[in-house]
Amino acid sequence: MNVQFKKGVLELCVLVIICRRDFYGYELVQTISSNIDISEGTIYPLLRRLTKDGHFNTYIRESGEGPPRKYYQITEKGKEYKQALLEEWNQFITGVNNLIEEKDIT
Amino acid sequence: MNVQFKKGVLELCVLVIICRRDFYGYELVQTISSNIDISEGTIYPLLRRLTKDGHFNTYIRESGEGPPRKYYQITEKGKEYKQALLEEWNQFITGVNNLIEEKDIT
DNA sequence: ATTTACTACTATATAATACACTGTAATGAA
DNA sequence: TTCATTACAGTGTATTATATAGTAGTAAAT
Repeated sequence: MNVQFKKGVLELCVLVIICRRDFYGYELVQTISSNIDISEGTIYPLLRRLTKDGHFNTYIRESGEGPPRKYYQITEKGKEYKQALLEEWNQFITGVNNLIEEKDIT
Repeated sequence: MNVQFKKGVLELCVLVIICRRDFYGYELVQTISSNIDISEGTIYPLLRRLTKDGHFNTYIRESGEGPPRKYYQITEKGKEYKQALLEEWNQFITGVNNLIEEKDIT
């Protein structure tokens, strides 16, 4: 898959998903990679950055089947950011589609 | 607009547009920037790279209202590349939409 | 005891776009 | 005639998100 397509969108995906409920990192990786080709080394730094910027809070829970899990919970700031990003994304996709989908007589 | 969204897609847009007919650089910038926020300094290097990789041929024409124009014409290789990129893009968008559009109870 | 699955994390490299330029040609206004 | 403006082509450096390729540690199964 084209590496460049993913730039920026992954952040939006992470925000949207964690906005629905709390996720721990590994779980998030599984969820996203079932739709998009990504690896853990891509998600963890992203979570770290978003947490550092106040978009997530975190807490630890025992798992019973492995090491303790670190859950990410979206903050108000995170929700606002998600909403803004989502709107930008929709506008962007609209623009791209306008360019790409004008009758291509190939 | 989020800078990162554009990564990689601009290349696809340029290929798709020039596949329809020959464009000169400045004209292409006008066309794309009416839908997406970009500047000349972004498009010219892209055209240069795609030409260097054999996806475009170029030729010069006088314009009558400014300096001569450099037209870009897509090659067979460019058409194939465009088609492959387009399919990847559609798959990618499908994956993103699956992640993003699952009922968001906000 | 060893392997396997689960979980968290990080350093370095890659690569596309942004920004801020340089420079030329034609045109119209002063 | 000179100057400003628009049309047009091009480039160097900085930024930044993701890929790659790891490290490391826990719990359960064999």
